[in-house]
Amino acid sequence: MPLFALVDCNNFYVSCERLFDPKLEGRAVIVLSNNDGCAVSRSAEAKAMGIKMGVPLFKIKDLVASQQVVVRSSNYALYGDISARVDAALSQFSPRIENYSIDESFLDLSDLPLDADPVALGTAMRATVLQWVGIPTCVGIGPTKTLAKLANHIAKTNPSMKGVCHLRAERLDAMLAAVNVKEVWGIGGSYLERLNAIGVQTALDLKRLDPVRARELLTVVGQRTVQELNGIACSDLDLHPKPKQATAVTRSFGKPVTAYREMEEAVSFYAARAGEKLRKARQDCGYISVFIRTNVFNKDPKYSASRSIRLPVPGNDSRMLIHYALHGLESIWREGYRYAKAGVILNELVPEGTGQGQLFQPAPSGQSSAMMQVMDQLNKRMGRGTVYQAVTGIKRDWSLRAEYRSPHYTNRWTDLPKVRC
DNA sequence: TCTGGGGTCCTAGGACCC
DNA sequence: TCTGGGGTCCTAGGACCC
Repeated sequence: MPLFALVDCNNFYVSCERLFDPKLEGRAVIVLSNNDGCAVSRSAEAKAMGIKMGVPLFKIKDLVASQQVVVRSSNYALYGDISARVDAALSQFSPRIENYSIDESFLDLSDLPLDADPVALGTAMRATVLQWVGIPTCVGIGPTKTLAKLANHIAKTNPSMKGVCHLRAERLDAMLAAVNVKEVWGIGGSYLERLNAIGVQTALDLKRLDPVRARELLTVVGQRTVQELNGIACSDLDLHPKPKQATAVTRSFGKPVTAYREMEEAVSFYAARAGEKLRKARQDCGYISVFIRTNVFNKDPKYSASRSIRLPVPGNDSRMLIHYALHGLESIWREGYRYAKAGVILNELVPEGTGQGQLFQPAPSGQSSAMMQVMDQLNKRMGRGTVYQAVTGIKRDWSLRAEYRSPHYTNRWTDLPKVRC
């Protein structure tokens, strides 16, 4: 019998911040998205105050001040390190483990002996991660990934379950009847509307929906979800993730950009950063897109445009990426707008050096990659941004805000926590 | 004043082929 | 008035996820 566990870290970013700053324990804490825009992780105390997922900081400013909510900018280097430690701890329990996202992992428990108690196992997982890494988790267990996800949600929202929920067949329908269909993995806002329109309100309603109907309404994706709710596994663990198909570097600006010169800097900077990511993954790209857009929320005049360009030869040299990104930018730039965001997206990624060039095009020169290697190594050793192309700018007025950043506890010597004893 | 970033998968529709 | 059928490939856009 197939059996999956989903281990999900509780308000992960907040828990990471607490790990190195125990004073935050028991207090309302939120972690903000890039650019200090929205609350993307909230402690239980912050949730209890009514702070919603994704709410912009400026809308809760008064609450934050009056209730002394602790605010942190996001620190992804820290969270990535802690995530790796959680996975290392979990790998004790099954050799088949899928690191699904920064704060969630699926484990295959199919080989569990028949007399073993899945709930006891889940409890042991929680205890191990808490003791070894210091991060609280919840564990959901079920015969498909969709049911394991749902079990996790039930464990998180019912304190009486002590953080572990196993959806066994006898109790399945009764438990699904108590869960809103919007909590099911794969049901977002648009699908929810369509389902509500035909009277599907709970996870149980969705389980009982005719799969053909589900397909008409929600494409093959929804049909699979219905089958998974019925215990038919449509998706196995992804143990060997395929190389990425696309990579992107996009940012909102710290303040609006109106000058072409500044936009050139930003786009060059993103293209260079995208090139670094590509070289790290030992990939080339064949297709580059650049986009710019004005603020979608305020009353500024709207403009949004993108341009995609096929590269003559797939590659990952930052100078080449900058060249084509700027070429694209030139063709979409309109004077007179207040731009809020821009980005560079690389598509058609292939292993480095294997891309098919065009006839009569010279092969990329070896010098190019040697130069990029030197740059990457310097930046790795001395810190990101030590050397860069001049076109990516020196002042960078447009760059991100991060006013509440915690120290780089795990990856900067000067920021290591100090212990007195 | 201030509203994230980075991915995947699926489908529709156009271009093109025989 | 009538104007094939079936296939592939590509891209844009919509939907979802964390």
